[in-house]
Amino acid sequence: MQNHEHMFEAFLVKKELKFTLPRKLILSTVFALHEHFDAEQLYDEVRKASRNVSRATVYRTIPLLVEAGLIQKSVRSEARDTYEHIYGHPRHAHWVCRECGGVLETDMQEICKQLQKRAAVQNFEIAEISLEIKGLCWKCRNNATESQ
Amino acid sequence: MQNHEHMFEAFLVKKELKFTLPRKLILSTVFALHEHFDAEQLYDEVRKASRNVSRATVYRTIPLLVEAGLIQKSVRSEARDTYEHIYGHPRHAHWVCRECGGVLETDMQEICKQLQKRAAVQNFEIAEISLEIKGLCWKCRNNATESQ
DNA sequence: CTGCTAATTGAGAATCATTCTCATCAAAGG
DNA sequence: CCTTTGATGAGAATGATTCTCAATTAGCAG
Ligand SMILES: [Mn+2]
Ligand SMILES: [Mn+2]
Ligand SMILES: [Zn+2]
Ligand SMILES: [Zn+2]
Repeated sequence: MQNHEHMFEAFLVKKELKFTLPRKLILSTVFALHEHFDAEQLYDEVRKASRNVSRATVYRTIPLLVEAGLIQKSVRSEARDTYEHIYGHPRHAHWVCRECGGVLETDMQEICKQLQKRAAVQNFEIAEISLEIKGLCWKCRNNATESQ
Repeated sequence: MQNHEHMFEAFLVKKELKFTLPRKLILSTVFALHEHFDAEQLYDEVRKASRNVSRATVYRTIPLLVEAGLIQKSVRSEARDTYEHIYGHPRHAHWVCRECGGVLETDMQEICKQLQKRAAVQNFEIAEISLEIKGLCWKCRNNATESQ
């Protein structure tokens, strides 16, 4: 049993919820994925493992995983909400190109430390940090310059 | 004529779009509001000034204002997208309490400088920065402790 | 193992923010 | 004034997410 399974189970127990088969399947699928995903993609993946899991259960499990601190919302912009697992992954910023939609990730440890300090002062308990920078990537900047 | 009006007009001219009456009204309403707003709230406000502006035009104008760099998406989480005007306002982080929904804003100048440096290295042109921290505010932490 | 109870689930309907359609209107230049 | 073309209003369409409710399952007691 993987560590994230223990964490999710502990979370569910504390909330007096059950660690059911659909929830186990959804959890392991989330941690088998290594990219940003939306509910529909997760649903498709889960269905490959078992056809007996409904879309509703996927949608219902996502907020539980967020509350448990295992995943969080990732880049926004598109219609669908996207997520990424955070357990075992260092926090990172997302640089989103408005032109090509490309997403670059960069380290965010330093900024997190600063925010933790400020959180201590404010007596705020941080659960989730998201830093998103939008603009033009170098590729699209070059294209824009050339075409003038 | 206010400065943000010049900016929007310049933006529209460059894109060969017209600075029409509905667009003027929406723009001035946006800058008369001093809180985060969603499309529906903006629509309601605009309608107080004129009943001849449609919801569709409000929705169509919002992305123009974003592209012009006058507003940007603000705290997410709720169903509706929220926005805030950024022209003339220093960049700030949003601390959102998951319990009470309260939003605290803090300065972000320092972090912005760091990001600008990194942007220069990456040759990325920044248009928009959003930093959102979710967790528990001091009030809700106290409540949680008391009720144990 | 068997029955009991409450939580969970699957399937599909409902919701509702946002986008789209298209007939009408208005800006800008002559 | 015209004319041309983009902009607009009203409401329909879309589509991600949430909700409903009957059927199923987990966890527990006997
Ligand atoms: Mn990421
Ligand atoms: Mn703000
Ligand atoms: Zn790009
Ligand atoms: Zn709070």
